[in-house]
Amino acid sequence: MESTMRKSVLGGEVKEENNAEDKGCEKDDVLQVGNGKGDHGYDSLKPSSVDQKNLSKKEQVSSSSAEPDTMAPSSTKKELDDHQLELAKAEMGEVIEENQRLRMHLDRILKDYRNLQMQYQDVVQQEAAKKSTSPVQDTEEESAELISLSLGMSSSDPYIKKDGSCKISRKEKLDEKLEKQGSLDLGLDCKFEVPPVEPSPIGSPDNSVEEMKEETAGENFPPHNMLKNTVRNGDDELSQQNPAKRARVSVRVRCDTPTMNDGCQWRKYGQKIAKGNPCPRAYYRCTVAPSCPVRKQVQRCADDMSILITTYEGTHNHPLPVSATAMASTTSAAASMLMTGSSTSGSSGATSSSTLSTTNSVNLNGLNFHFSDNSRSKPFYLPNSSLLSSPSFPTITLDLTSNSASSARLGNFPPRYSTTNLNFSSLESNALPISWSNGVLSYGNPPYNKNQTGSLSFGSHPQETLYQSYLQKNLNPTQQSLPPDTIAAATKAITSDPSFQSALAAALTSIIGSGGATAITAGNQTVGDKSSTEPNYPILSSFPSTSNVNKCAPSFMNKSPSTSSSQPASGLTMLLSNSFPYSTSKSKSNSPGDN
DNA sequence: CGATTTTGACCTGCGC
DNA sequence: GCGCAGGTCAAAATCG
Repeated sequence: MESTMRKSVLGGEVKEENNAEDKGCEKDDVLQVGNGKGDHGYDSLKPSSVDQKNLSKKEQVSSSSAEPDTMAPSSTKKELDDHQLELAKAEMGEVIEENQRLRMHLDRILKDYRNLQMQYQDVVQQEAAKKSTSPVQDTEEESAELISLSLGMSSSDPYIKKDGSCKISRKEKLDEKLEKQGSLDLGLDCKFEVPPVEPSPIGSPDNSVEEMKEETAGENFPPHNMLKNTVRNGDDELSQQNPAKRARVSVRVRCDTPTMNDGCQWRKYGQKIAKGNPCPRAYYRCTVAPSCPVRKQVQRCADDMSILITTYEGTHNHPLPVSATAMASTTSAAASMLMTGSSTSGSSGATSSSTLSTTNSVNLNGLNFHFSDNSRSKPFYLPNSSLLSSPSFPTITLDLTSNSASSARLGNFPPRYSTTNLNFSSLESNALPISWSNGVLSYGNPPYNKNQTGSLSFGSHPQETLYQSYLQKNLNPTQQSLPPDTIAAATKAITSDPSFQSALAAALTSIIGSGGATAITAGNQTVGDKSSTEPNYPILSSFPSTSNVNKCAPSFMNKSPSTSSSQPASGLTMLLSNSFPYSTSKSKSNSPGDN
């Protein structure tokens, strides 16, 4: 009885997984997988029906042996067992073969995808060349290209022209870069392309990436002994003339622990009660390197004490611990997006942040993105926090909370606020639907707004919309609703993109923090081994685990994976698990924070 | 004993 | 110029 139930349940899961897994493959494969061999899964690591059969047989045997032995002599039983064993072995072999076949299919699809991608890029280039005669329109359209999830990559990527046109396949080049470097360029490493309109007395005329990076590290955030003498003046100039360097990334996370474990080492250097929020604001300085200028502020949301708001500022000037790279890259990407948006999406079409005078709003998943003039805007105070109350620092908010109300609240700020909100909220759903479009990684909530040009969103939603953004942009821009087959096919293509994998892994890692213990999902089934005090994260990749108790993850990660069975198994597990060779690392200090 | 946290004082910018 | 608020400093306290 029990075994039967288990069998059917497992079979159901496997079936579902196969369906999702193989939508992009030939139907023959699906039939083969499920044909005649029970419900064994795609992955040989998963409990297969073979095991279940053995289980059932064993139970039958044991139960029969418990009863009066009227069945068969022991020798016959032994033969039966051997026979079953051989059968099981044979089936296992078939499963393995099947697995290999499917992998081959996957490789083939991957290749096809790359070919298609190259063709698409060619078309894009041709169109861009044609449209070069209408600069205004170009600027608007290409700005969308610029606001991208760079995940640590410079937005002033050499492969992107300054006029915004896509020189060559950025994705391809990104892939090449990744392959060469073996990893992302990580860190709170916001390299922005802010064309110098006004000559800067302190910066280099051309704001080259490296120089900007060094500037940001050296001038903007000098070591303490220099702060008093240098920063006061230097900051003012910087903030006025190159606000990009002061971009902040605020992360809202539902978290019960004092601080969010982002993998970095922080030292608290101050605490203050800010107006409008009874919760003290704690100031931390990065201590990974003595001269690291990165700082962060941690404060609880006044309205919802369970929400922790962490604001990062500055650029790490040192190699980051592996466990810290994810958050750093994500915040970097967010900051990059913010700054790129600020510098390219102004209503006037101006490319200089210093010339921005109006706000450009972008709606994503029901949220509004506000790219506004930061240098002249008034200080603002969030209803729930004053943490972002900086008149001169453009701030981007990554909302990882599940509180849709708070998200909406953030998203509905008047445009004058220099805040950009990214909604990572998910929450009512366990799924991590994914869409990847034109540099946009979205776990987004439909309706996917076509206006969005740069986003990193984690939200709740029907999986039907997962790939719309990609498909809209890359496959059929005019088609709003797509056949499941097309979506599934795109799934394969999208998820096999190394850059996507990396970005996704980074983003996901950042969400669960470095404390997200190894949680590998086989399909939707989390098989990560975690203690009872730690939630099982329905994450599709391997992440570092730490023993630091100061870990924190968004609440939506606490959902039981068992409830996510209705979500598609996109096959990301296998793909992603190879993307980030994380190693376990422990944060030396993760600052207890605000008391 | 070194590293980290706490906490009151101080500095700076901004609005009135 | 004054007051307020955000941010930082640095000595004392605490921790491992």
